[in-house]
Amino acid sequence: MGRPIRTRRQATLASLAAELGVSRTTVSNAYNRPDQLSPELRRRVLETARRLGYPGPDPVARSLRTRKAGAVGLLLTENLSYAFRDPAAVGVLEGLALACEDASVGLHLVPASPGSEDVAAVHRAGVDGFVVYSVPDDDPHLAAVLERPVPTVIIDQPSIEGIDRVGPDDAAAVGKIAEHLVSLGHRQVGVICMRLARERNDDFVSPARQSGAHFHVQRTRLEALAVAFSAAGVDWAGVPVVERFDHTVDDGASAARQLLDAYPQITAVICTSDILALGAMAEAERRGLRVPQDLTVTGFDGIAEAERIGLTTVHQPVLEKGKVAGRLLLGSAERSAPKVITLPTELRVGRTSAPPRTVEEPWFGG
Amino acid sequence: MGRPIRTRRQATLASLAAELGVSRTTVSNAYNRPDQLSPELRRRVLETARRLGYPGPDPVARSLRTRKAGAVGLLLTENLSYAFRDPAAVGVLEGLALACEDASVGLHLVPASPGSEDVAAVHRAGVDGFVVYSVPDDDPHLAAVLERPVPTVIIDQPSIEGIDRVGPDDAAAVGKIAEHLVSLGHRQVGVICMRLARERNDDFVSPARQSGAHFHVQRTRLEALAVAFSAAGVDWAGVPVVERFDHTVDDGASAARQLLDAYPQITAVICTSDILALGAMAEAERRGLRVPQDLTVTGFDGIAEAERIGLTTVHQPVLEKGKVAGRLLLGSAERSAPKVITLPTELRVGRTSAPPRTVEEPWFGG
DNA sequence: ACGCTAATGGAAACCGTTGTCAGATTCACC
DNA sequence: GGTGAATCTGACAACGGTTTCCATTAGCGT
Repeated sequence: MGRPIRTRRQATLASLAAELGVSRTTVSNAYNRPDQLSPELRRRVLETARRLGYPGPDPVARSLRTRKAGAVGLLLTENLSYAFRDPAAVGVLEGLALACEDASVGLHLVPASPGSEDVAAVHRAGVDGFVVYSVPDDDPHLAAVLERPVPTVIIDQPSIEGIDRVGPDDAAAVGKIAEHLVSLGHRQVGVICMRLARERNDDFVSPARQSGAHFHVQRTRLEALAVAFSAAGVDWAGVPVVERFDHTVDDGASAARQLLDAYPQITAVICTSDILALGAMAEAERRGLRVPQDLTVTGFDGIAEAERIGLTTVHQPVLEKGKVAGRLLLGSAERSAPKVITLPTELRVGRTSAPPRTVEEPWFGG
Repeated sequence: MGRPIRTRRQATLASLAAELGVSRTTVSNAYNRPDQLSPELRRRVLETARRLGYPGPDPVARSLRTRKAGAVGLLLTENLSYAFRDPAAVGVLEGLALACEDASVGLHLVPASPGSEDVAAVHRAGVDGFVVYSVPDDDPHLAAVLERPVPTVIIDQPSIEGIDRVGPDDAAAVGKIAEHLVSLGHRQVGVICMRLARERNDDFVSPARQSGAHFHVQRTRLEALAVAFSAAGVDWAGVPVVERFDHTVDDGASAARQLLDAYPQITAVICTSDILALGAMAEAERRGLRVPQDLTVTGFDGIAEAERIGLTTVHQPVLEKGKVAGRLLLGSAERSAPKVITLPTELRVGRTSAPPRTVEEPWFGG
């Protein structure tokens, strides 16, 4: 349709060589191995290139031959834009970007919508390796990545035998939260967690769904809570857990509403992320509940906004997580044994946790 | 060094064809044109592929042949990680990511450090087009991008003849701010702006540097301010402008300090971004200046945090900016004439602007 | 002059696919 | 059994480079 914009065939290394009356090798060397030809000839090649509008060796052809794409792929099964919404995700991305920058390597964001089974994008990505960030263990995109003959590093989840992984010690981290709450005297608690499977369930979570969760991190956190509270004499089966598919402040709020509507006696809401916790705080305010006097709220991640408002949470070094993952991937050439790196976490007690409003049975151990 | 991890040669389309006793074409068709061969044969091909661990056609080789990389490059001359620090930049990125997602195309972040002259990364990027976000007009990476024979869209700056561009009408937008301040009665103003050139200058800006700024957007904004205030009878040459190379809240604060230390009589600080304005607010508080009673502060961009604290600013649709740029690039096949898209802006008067503390000459026009 | 070494440029194979086009096979049907 | 249509298949030429291995030439000491 219409007249073609570029009528002239694009210049190529071969055409340039022909124009100059030298071999392709020589032109190639002019770009890649300046020491292999005389400065004079090199100058002439480069100048002719400029004159002909030759932009240098085609990156794709070069990649094919050298078997180096100069990029790492990032797979996160979420709308790509989500990665920019969640501060924790942004931190990971930033860290990863830093690592890539250091290595002069591009970062290729793979478009993979959560619902879609279309893994073509994974196959199409010309990359030297993949970083997979927080996907369910049954994700088809992940399967496609693992088929590719390139190194892979997984951040957070899932945990797969033989594949490098970097993430916090979720069980220990959540344990700190649980311990904190137990020692404050909380026995009537509720939980708000992120999605547990690829199918949406914005509702209470059955025990089966809990233990069969496809998101390793969420499952681990719930299990750790179960262990800790059971140890404190709480019947975990009686603890309500509300799930939200989308990870937004609003969803945190609606989850808190659902939770508190059904279980008004709850004294502490444990959220598996700060974002959800911020929502829970908002809902508490809406109900006229004072935090922490009437209700304790805890989060997870330690994002900036949480810190600002003094949320009790577990901080994990998200930037570091991305950076370490990138380094691990880019330096994976000389390793052979798969590596699992566990990052430190830190309980940050803020202004959103306190003893329950009605201390039924003080636990001063004597 | 050490024994090779994969001793077996990777399976290829050819080896798969050999194994099956069919031609390469047939195998290729099995992947790309299912209608070209019998379902039975196709099944057999795919199954053998699985058995041999063939991950499907090599993306790089395919790209070379089809001349489609399935990715768009993003160039921003900043530490890549910067893009994740500035909410306005994140918005643009998110919009761009959305557009890419819609088109099932990857987003390739090109590593280009601001100081570096090394444009190899641009040459190495296997992409079908570039989006360039806010770089100086003399950036070598930009020059490298323009040499590449692929479509390019520039966001914000610079403005280059013949290249698609999307951005706000900076002059008009800044005009609204200026008009607002003038009508409030401000005549003694100071300006804090972002970097004007690739060389660092964390100091006051000379008129020459102002008019010779290599960042089109900043230059336009300063010029618009000059025009507006001159029209109001203010001698622009006497208006102090402080520049900061890095775009952080802290730099905004230090700039405000420098400005107010030297010109304590100033009644309004005009910042060319919200981030800088947030810093100015912090500095005002540190000095015990009440905003807006003692000092008016304005920003630019309309980021969420600014909105939250009621900053007077000009809002521009950053997400839209990225999305439009992406669509423009991905749909650029059928166009021929270069396009320039101007996005709407909106003055948002908040709680940080008010008449000057000492109204020297009320301007009630009568 | 002569042989040796180092510098320089070239020929050809290869990287893994896709696309075109012509030939082969199958099939239904007269 | 012949015929044309429909369906598959295979040979071959790109795609645009890089790299290994040689051939040639030039420089140099004696």
